[in-house]
Amino acid sequence: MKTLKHSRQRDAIMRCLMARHDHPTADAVYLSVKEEFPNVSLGTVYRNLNLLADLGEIRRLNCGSGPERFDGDTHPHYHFICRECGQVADLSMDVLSQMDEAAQAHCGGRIDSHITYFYGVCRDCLAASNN
Amino acid sequence: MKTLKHSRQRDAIMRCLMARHDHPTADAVYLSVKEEFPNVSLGTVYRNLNLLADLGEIRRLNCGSGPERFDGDTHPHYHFICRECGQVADLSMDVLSQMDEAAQAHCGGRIDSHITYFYGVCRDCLAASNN
DNA sequence: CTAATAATGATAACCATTACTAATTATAAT
DNA sequence: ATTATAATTAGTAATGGTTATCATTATTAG
Repeated sequence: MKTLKHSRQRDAIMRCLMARHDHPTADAVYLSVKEEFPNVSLGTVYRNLNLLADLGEIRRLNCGSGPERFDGDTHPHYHFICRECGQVADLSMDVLSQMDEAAQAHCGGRIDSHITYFYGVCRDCLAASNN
Repeated sequence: MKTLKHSRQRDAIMRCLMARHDHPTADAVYLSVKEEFPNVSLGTVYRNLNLLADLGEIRRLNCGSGPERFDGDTHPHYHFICRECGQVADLSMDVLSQMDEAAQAHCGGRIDSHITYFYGVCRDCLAASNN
């Protein structure tokens, strides 16, 4: 079997994700990590993001369109996406597990989780459109 | 401005989506339509799927990973994704608009909709794993 | 310290999707 | 009906995000 070996680049990628809360894309992580490791490869970033996600240490976000995003916060929580500026923000709202039970009643199989993205216009874009 | 002109290919694409309920990818639609129009172009399928989606006559589905899927049923409804076989099924469950209100309380901006995908194991895959 | 092997950087390949273009088709005007 | 106009198409090239390959480098076990 395959044992994990330590890597400075992976550390930096993990640190980057813990530090920022804007749910960056792989490319955004790449640019961040590049400041510390000027010749890190984009492939390395992708490889480690996938590894960390598979290990459950980070989360993948597919917020509709555009490239995949990543979240260093693995606690179950919802996300809000502004359809004006595209920002992805955390919602400090408990995940409603009763949704799963409600859906279970309409499903022949077994439901164990759900992913929800809320859409709308963020505070800043609201303010901007009121000018 | 740009007036819509009739097209047999677009009709066939629309008919395909109304007929099947497996939420096909663009490529799957392409294969279907190809039976009637042997030299339809994949680009035509993409162009029309996007047009129809923008007109609100069909829906785009981004179920996590893999290519985009399309749904001829525009009524608000939830989807279930089997993590074993990957099938995407409709759930005959009312959309909970109170979710939006609940989330609204945790958001500085305005929330007007949400998208939810339920995950689990479908009936068939459950049965298969019990062998 | 050395051997074994995981991880890297660089680059090519891949796949889904979009853009381009000349030829075709549908509609409107004559 | 004929023609003019503009949308649509098929075919193909290009794009963008992501993954695969591979020789080299870094990390760990013995």
